[in-house]
Amino acid sequence: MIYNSVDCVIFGFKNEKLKVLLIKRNNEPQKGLMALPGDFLDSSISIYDSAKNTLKELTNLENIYLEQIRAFGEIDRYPDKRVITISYYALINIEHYSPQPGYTVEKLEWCDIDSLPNLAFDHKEIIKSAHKRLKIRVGNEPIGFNLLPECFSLTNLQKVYEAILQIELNKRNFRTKINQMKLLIDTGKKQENVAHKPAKLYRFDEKIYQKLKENGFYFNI
Amino acid sequence: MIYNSVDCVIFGFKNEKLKVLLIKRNNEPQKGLMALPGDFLDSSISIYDSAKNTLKELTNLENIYLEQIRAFGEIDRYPDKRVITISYYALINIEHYSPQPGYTVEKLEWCDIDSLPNLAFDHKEIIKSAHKRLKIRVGNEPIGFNLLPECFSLTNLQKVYEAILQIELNKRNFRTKINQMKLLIDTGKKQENVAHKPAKLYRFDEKIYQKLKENGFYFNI
DNA sequence: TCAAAAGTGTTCGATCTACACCCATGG
DNA sequence: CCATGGGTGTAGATCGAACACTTTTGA
Repeated sequence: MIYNSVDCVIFGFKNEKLKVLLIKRNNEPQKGLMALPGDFLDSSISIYDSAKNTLKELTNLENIYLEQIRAFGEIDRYPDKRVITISYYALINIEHYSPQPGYTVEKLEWCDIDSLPNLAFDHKEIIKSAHKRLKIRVGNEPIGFNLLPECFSLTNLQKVYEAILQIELNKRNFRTKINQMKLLIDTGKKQENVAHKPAKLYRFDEKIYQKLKENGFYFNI
Repeated sequence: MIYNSVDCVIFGFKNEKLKVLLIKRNNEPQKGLMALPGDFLDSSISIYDSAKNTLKELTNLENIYLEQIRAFGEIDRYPDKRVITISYYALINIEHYSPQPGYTVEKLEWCDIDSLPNLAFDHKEIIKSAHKRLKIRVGNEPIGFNLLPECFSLTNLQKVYEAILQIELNKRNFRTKINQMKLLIDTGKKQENVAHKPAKLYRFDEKIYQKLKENGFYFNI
């Protein structure tokens, strides 16, 4: 007998760091260990919908960027039973996140991507795979915005990229690159109550991206 | 009840074209249609080993480049039953391929990637995903060699890249790039019986690549 | 000597890097 | 007026695209 589960690597961005949402396991096996949110798969829903449901239950968020990583199917990845898990990663704006009833604060934790605790099963490997995929994707698709509030400064955006890619980027070149894409909309707003020149705030519009793409534009950072 | 299967997209390279190995379905459902080779998953073997077995049974090849694409889990992708398939793609040297007994020639076909016949289930979508992944991977990892004989010319290699990426590459720049990587070994051999200046033949050595990688080298075409 | 494909030299422009500088705000 | 981070100008280096050219073989 083979069981299928779906696990979600939920990425957030806070204090200039890339974070992953983990929950403390409430049941055996490996009760008490931190783990990825997920569920056994119901035969009546698609794997993608199952991942969406997990996300909705945990964060009350919908219409979230969600991409499958892959299936993890080592024989002994789960004790006693044969469980093949299909993992997804999601990018959310951490400010919009509001844990649903049943998920108490003690059970949930946003962990730094580079200082993860001990994790249940092969979940650390799954997170590493998710991060690797995110590194590639973020350079070729305009998805970094999903981790930010609707209005953000170019410095905010640069910090997101630096946190994901784990490298420093050159300010001048980053801004030149972003600006010449003509992808962002100047909201007219500025930062407030900052002890320096307030940054302009921008927003990303999916429609503009789609239009640019039709004209052969290829996002690339 | 959910069933799991494993399918393989086996890529080969012939007549300067990228090919996929397909078999004619022998059983219902969708008997007679062309499909990807694959099998239902046995609960006692890992998904990766299952893909390796499929490859071995069909081609008698081992130690082949094999990467998982992802799981395909729409509810209605397979008639009557709920079958989630986990798909892999492989790169083989088409000259080494020798179909095993039980797989008669009428049942097997190397199809051009850009003129596929009608396929069973969602197998066309799987092949598209495999090709997309290959396009990305081939630019960042030295895997193109797997499609070529042990000794090959730089033009051979360029044709492989052009077939995979479906674009033309500039000869001068391609060669400069490959040469400055210092990744290939000059075998000392040359083409024979060609009505033009014979090309030098090279081979790829995994060990050299590993050593370069340790020193921070990053393959990139 | 010709055709064909291998293989090389070199120019031009785009892009990346690095540094210097000005700007707007709160304290 | 100063500290701070936002935002820009620009010179020089590096890299990729494009083109023209030479080389070596079989016929």
